[in-house]
Amino acid sequence: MIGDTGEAGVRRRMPHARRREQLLQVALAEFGRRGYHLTQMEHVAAAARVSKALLYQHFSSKEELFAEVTEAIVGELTGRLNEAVLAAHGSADGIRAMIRVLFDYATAEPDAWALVVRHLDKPEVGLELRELRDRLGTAFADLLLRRRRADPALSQAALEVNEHRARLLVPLMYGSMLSMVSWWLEHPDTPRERAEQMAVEFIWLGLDRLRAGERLPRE
Amino acid sequence: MIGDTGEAGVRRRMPHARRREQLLQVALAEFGRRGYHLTQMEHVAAAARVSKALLYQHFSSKEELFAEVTEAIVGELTGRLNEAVLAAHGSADGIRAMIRVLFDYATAEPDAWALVVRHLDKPEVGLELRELRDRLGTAFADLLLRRRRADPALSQAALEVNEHRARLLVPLMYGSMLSMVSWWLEHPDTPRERAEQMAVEFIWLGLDRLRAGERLPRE
DNA sequence: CCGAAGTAACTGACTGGTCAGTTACTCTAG
DNA sequence: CTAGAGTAACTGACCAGTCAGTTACTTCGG
Repeated sequence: MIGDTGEAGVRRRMPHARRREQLLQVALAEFGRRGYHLTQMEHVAAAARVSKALLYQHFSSKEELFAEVTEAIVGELTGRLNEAVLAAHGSADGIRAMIRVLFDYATAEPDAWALVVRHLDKPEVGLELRELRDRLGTAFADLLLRRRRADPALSQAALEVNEHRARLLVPLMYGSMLSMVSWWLEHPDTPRERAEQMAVEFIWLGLDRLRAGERLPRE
Repeated sequence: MIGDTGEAGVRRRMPHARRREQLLQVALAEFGRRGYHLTQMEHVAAAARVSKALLYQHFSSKEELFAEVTEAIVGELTGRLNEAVLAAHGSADGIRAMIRVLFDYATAEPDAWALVVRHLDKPEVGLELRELRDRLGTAFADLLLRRRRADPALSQAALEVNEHRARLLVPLMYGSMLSMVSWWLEHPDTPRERAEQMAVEFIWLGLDRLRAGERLPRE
């Protein structure tokens, strides 16, 4: 009870760095819930139990605040994905690992996830969140190609054809994963295990068969 | 100089209905390019070479205008998709048809397409564009299940298991299709034929193998 | 055919509210 | 007692929505 805590034991005065962290956290939640345009600096300040002016002592503009928030998310998520892919043994393994990372993240950080899917395709907010999409795309492509690049039996030309095909596969994998996670969040009655498994199988099978050169049969 | 044409022979005064159509068209373009929040009524009016006040004689609010625009898009697109699916013979055929519709639409109506992908996951604008996603989902599920529903050899129980699996497949198909179209729009050097074909094969193969009960092999 | 009366399309200039960003100040921990 | 954490109150720009009036077109009595 002694010291700088207000009622309910909430710390009122904080050192600069700690306050900054708290503000970022609160801003993430607000942006995630309402989206960029409907979130006012006032909202962020109020949610942090702080005045708007103080917020401006930490971040020079709304855009900067948003950029900082998204940067943290992008860094975190791509980091986890890369890690997962690197630890994986085969490509089925890699796919499962990536999907698991996405489900984990969406579950643990729903606001961050909402922010990501909401703003992924909007050029409007200065700092590009589309970057995330591209970085994810790169991670996917790497995963697809790692084994083949290491294969000495493949000629340079064959490898290039493969790269091109792989690049076309990226948006397909990418889109279906994100879409599945979003769908599952809105259908919590479906066991996560099933949703995850379905995604892994769908993507892996489509992928593997294509890699094997299988083609569409005429019906 | 005489009559109701301005310079360059552009008709200035129009009958109510025609003006309304023009305004909707212009609004679609503006919303598609800038997104809802960054589009001002002023912009729409200016693009139509008309005063803001006139715009308000046709649409009572910004939200209403937006709702009317999206409704038209949703109607058009779902109509085309249903038509395509109904005309298809098998499910591979149906998938190809749907993908073709999406590519056609995105090519022919880039602004409408931009509007759709941009606002698909935003609860913020009163009238739900998410409805489109759901309607599309329904169309997909129907496509997947049509044949099986008609199969008298399947028991009711087996059918229900299938329905459940099919519902899980919808977001996967849906997400990969939309994602592929968006990707292709940003990579115009890739021949549309290739992008389309890749999507068809990826989706159909994943689908077909799952239907056949194939499982993930251990690597 | 003509012109005045009527009407629908249209506009410029305004208002009220909102919100990013600022200023000038107070308070307290160390 | 002071630096820096904090705030209340303010400003200026912007923008959805309105209103009082103007202009182009139609109609109809003569």
